[in-house]
Amino acid sequence: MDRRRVTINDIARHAGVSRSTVSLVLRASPRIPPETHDRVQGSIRALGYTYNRSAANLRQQTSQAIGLIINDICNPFFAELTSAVEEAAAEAGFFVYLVESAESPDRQDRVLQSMIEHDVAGMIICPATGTPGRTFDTLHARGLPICIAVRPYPDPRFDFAGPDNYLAAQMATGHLVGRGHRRIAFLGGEPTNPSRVDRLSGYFSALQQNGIAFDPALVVESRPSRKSGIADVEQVLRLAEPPTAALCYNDFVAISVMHGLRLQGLEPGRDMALIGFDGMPEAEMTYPPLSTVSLHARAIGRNAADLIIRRIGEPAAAPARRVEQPTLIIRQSSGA
Amino acid sequence: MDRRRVTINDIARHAGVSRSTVSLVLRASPRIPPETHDRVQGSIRALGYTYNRSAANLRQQTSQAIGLIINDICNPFFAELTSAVEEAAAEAGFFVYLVESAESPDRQDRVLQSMIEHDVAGMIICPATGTPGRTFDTLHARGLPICIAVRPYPDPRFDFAGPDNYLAAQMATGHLVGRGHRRIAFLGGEPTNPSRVDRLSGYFSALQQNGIAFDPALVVESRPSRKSGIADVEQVLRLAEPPTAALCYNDFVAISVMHGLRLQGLEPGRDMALIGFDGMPEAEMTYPPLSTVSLHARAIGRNAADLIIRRIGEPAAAPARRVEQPTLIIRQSSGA
DNA sequence: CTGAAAGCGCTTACAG
DNA sequence: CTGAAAGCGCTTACAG
Repeated sequence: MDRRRVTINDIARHAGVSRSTVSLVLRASPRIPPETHDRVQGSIRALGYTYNRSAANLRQQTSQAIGLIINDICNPFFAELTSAVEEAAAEAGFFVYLVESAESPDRQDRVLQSMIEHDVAGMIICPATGTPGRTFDTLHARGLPICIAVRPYPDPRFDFAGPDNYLAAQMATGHLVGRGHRRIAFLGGEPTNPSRVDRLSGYFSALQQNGIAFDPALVVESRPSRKSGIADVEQVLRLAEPPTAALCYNDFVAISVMHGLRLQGLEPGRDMALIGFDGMPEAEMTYPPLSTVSLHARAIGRNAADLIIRRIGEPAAAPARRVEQPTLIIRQSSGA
Repeated sequence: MDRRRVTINDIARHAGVSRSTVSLVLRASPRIPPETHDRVQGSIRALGYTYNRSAANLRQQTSQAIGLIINDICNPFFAELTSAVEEAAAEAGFFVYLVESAESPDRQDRVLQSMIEHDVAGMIICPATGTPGRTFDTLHARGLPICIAVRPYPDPRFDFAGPDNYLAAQMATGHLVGRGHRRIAFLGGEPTNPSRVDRLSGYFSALQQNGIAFDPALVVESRPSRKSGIADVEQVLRLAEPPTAALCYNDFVAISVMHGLRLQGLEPGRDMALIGFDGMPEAEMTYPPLSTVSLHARAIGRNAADLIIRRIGEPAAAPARRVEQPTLIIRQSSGA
């Protein structure tokens, strides 16, 4: 930075008016006559002035920043969610600080602190797995607008935007049962992950409704990744009576389960019916194309943005929950 | 926000010292004796004070914000890059404003303006396709630290971090030639995209080196997406003498080319050898697994972050270029 | 219609 | 070692 920043003082001097007048011109006040307006605008162009919104924010006690804390931007589900949040925020004149928590509650704490220091107007948080119940208490006490997203979080004080995991799992399980499967595995996900807890409940309930006994050997736990499904299927394939179908914790896992099946000489879709969760776009392009329950990541992102923007404008509004209904997408992997 | 923010004034009053002293305590000045320090820290805890970094930034004329402008966060290449930028920034005490330009130079202009208003310390820009040459001139004149990333941008005034597209395409083409192919298509990408221009040059040069005549009918242009490859292959399959192999503009395109081949009753890998660019993680899990040239998105992101952080600290340093060397990853899709 | 003054929350010479 | 004062770039009553 060679020369110092051009400020309204410079504009005022150049245009021969006071700082107040420049400020009023910037804010397009009707109290300013056209000639003054044009003269000041001319000086602004002549000097190459750029508004310093941070200074204005300090004075006005406002902020246009929305913090977004997600676990993993490289998961296409979160990428889509982020994109939708960013879009909705931009439309409303906000912009987003993006940070990854990498599922670490510690990192999440540090990030939270940093966001407050940087004076965000509010934040959207996808809680890291293992987030203690009181983590957001001081934020709430301070009146900071917060919207919990994606991960179910049993605290009615906060706005929430997420999918209906329970229903999603019921739909997926029901679909597989409808295709004649009785031994249906549930592959992947960490036991403490609340999304998984809900999906597992939906799975149980659908089994029960259909009079199918639950077999714990068919439920495999693992940290979900782009490869974890390989070991997940392998485990269940070793059973005396292996499953003929599987719900996978998410599409990520499902895609690697396909890979794992092939490593065992089996053909996904034919030798084992597969369905994932999330509805990420790449699921359409796998071979065979992957059945999935779309959770509508973009819609959830937009809901979260809408909720936080509303709360920033109306801090005392009653907390709202926006639960997005899932959609079953049947493709070849479940034998369509 | 019920009560107003707790400030250093409140701390000063509570601890019975002046604002200056509180400030010195916050910045851990050695001039403050332990007793005073502890007393002030006690008040900070008692009142639940949070540092207002925006105010400090205004006073100190600094900023910890790095703007990152990318085209599409839902492209896993950019997701990985973003993740790496965010990580490197956090390590150095910066945080990132993320914005998508969606390949629109207009939107990019608006975003640029907004980032300056919000007083970013510097920015990393993946220029939207079609960005006019003078877009960054005023930013540069103003001395704003800028790092151009990913897309080659022929302006030696700026720091640059990106892949070696030319070499990547040479490697990919050479590999296919080595496997006996003579009719090799180049599928997808927009003609004005500078990354594609470089990849095409590498492809030409490798053909030439191997004494293979260039056939323009084998080069297909299209806006790359998760589905665009379907139409791309279809077009080239209609030729009297169709290709036996294809370079795909990126992995996205390659995956949909696989899909397109199957729609024509052909088997990817066997009936047409395929290789992509980017090296995105999902390429390993396709069927057949996709050969690709890894451009090392994470490394590029980290390079970009390092460069911008260096420039923020040292505005007058000579512009640097960090060109990451690509890696050929051979899998079944090219007949390994 | 326009200007002088105070203040947002902080830091930083400068006194004492 | 600690306090009073000025100032970062802006906005906003309040005069005139």
